[in-house]
Amino acid sequence: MSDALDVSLRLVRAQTALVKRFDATLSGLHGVSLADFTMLLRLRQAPGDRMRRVDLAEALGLTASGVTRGLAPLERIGLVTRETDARDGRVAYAALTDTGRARLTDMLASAEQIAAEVFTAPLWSKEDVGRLSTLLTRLGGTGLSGQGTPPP
Amino acid sequence: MSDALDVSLRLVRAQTALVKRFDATLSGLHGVSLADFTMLLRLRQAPGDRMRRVDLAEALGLTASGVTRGLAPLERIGLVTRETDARDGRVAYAALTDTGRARLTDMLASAEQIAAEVFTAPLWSKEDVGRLSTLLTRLGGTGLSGQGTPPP
DNA sequence: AATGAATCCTTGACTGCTCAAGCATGATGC
DNA sequence: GCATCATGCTTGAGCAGTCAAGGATTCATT
Repeated sequence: MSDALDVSLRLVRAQTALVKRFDATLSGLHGVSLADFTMLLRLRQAPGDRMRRVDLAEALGLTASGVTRGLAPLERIGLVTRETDARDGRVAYAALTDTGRARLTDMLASAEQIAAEVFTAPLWSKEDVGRLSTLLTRLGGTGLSGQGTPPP
Repeated sequence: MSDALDVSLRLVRAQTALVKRFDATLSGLHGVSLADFTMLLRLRQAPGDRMRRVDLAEALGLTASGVTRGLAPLERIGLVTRETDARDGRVAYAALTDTGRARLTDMLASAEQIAAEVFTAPLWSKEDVGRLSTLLTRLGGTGLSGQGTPPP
C-alpha cells in the first residue's frame, strides 16, 4: 500500500477517535455534541453572531438540510433563534441568543481543555501543531479560523 | 481560539472532505463505500484473509454491532463469507471470498489513484506525506499498514 | 457437576447526516 | 405583466454508525 493511501486511512481513523473524545466531554459537561459546538462557534465568529442558514451550511461543509436538522435542537433549548430578513422573504438567519453566547463560553473552555490535552507535551511541540495545521489546510478543509466567504 | 483547538476542528473538516472524495469514486466504480473498502482491505491483511469479527471491530475502531451491520451487505453480495470456529461456538469469522479478493484488487487500484491525486505534487512532497503520517500516528489512530512502504 | 462471570455476536431504538422532492419567494427576459 | 428560472429552506426516506439489552457459548471457582 502506498504512503498516500496509508495516510488517508490514518486520517480517517484519527478523526473518528478525536471526535469521540470531544463528544464524550462536551456532551457530559454541556449536553451538546461536537457538531453542535462547531455550529455555535461558527455563529459566534460571524458579525452580529448571526448567519444565513445557507451560509452556515457552506461554512461548515454541510448541506442545507443538515443545518436545518442540526439547529433544530439548539433552537429548542434556546441557544439559537431564527430571524427573518426584511428584504428577502426566502432567507432565515440563525442567531446566537444571550444564553447561547454564555453557554458557548463554557463549552469553549472545555473544548480548549480537551484540545490542549490531546496536543500536549511532551508528545506534541508547538511546532508540531503548527506543522499539522499547515498540512491539513492543504487538504481543502476550510477550517474555522477564517472570516468566511469573501463578498462576491 | 488556540492552535490546538483550531487544528482539531481542521482535522474534522479535512477528514469529511476526504471521505466524500473516496466514497464518490469507490461507489461509482465499484459500488462500495470507503468503510466497505476499509473492511475488505483489513481482512486482506489478515492471515488467511479472515478475522474474528470482534477483532475486525477492534482493528477498525468500530463496535461489534457496527461490524455486523457493515458486513451484512458485503456478505449478501458475496465478497465476504461467515465461517465458524470448531473449538469455540461463540466466535464467527469474516473471510474474504475469491470474488472478494478479486474485486478488492480493483478497488485498491482506484483507492491508490485517489490518494495519489489528493497528495500530489507540487502541493505535496513525499516528505510532507511522511510528516503528516507521523503526526497523525501520534493521535492514536492505529492505521492499517502492517507492511507499509519500507524506507528507500 | 453447578453456578456465576466473561466473551462473542445480533437486534431494536436512536442520532446525525445525506439526497431528492417540494414549497415559497425573488430575479430575469420577453 | 407574466412565464420561467434560481435561491433558500424544510421534509421524507434512507444509510451508517452508536448504545443497551439479550441469547448463546465458554471459562473459572467451588
